[in-house]
Amino acid sequence: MKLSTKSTYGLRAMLAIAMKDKNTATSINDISGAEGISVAYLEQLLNRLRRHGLVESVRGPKGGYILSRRPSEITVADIVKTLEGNIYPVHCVSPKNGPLSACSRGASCVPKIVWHKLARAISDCLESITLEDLCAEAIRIKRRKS
Amino acid sequence: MKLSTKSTYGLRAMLAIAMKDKNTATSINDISGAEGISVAYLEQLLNRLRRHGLVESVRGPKGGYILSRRPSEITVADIVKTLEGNIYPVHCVSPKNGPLSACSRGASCVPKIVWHKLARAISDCLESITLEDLCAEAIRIKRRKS
DNA sequence: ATAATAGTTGACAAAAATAGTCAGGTATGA
DNA sequence: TCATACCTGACTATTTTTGTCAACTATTAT
Ligand code: FES
Ligand code: FES
Repeated sequence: MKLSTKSTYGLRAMLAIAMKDKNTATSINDISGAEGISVAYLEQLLNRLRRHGLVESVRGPKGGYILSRRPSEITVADIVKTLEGNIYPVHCVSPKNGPLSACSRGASCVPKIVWHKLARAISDCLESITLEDLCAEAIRIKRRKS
Repeated sequence: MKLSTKSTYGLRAMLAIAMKDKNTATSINDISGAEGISVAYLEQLLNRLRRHGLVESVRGPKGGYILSRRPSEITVADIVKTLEGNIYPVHCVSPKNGPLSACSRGASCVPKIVWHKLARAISDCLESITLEDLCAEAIRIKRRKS
């Protein structure tokens, strides 16, 4: 029931990108320095986020990554789904397995009720938080310090 | 973000025990037959559940396991916590790490807000479902079939 | 042009967690 | 006293996680 570092690092990276002006790209090197995450690992993560359409890359000097949508249109669920592969606590309740019935014990599996509720709770929670929300919070904290 | 088989098997085992009369013990062999889970693995899981006080064991012939509390007093959260070790999606928000501040990036870590909300959502969901609820559902399904 | 910057890609590898297995032991009731 | 069934700890194979690395491509400033 643990989230991997991919998600926690990925969210931190996305927040770092979101905190900058919309038309200035943030390089992996900058993120690595600010967040203390290795360059090589960040490459892997941001590449994946790009292939899933969450960020766009700008190559060459002064290049880096920018969000491909507005911060208010990117949820934490988007990021976690991209980096973990999916968001489901047990494979049984993944939509790939059909609406309700594809897993080994069929539709009458009682525990499945639990896993469905849990999947919904997790999904609702992560979809309710956008990068915009987190940016706002980050600015609030920064202001409080000064 | 996956639950291990420990939890899914464990919940099925607990439900099997709960479905029987309060004073007839359910043996590992019975559960193994009914649920298709290996005896050796079930031993490991039920032992753990016993050490955490969720079930009691009855040794000797006609022995097995019984719930140590009423089904209405055992939540899915109890079972998952016992078998996974804890219920927190990232180690940062575990109570072991102090109220809010023990993880590496301190109290001002913005993503922490997300993980706290998520931990709460998961906890609320799993604590809201008891074995009694699942027994009731199992009986309802059984009745519908006949 | 070309050098410096920065993203792109795929393969590789160590370490940890998961999902079990197994052997030998102990308690209890018929 | 024997069959049943729990108890315990150690062990192992597999998979996932957490990265690293090398070689390549695109862009811009000079
Ligand atoms: S077997 Fe898939 S949820 Fe029960
Ligand atoms: S470092 Fe612990 S939540 Fe951010």
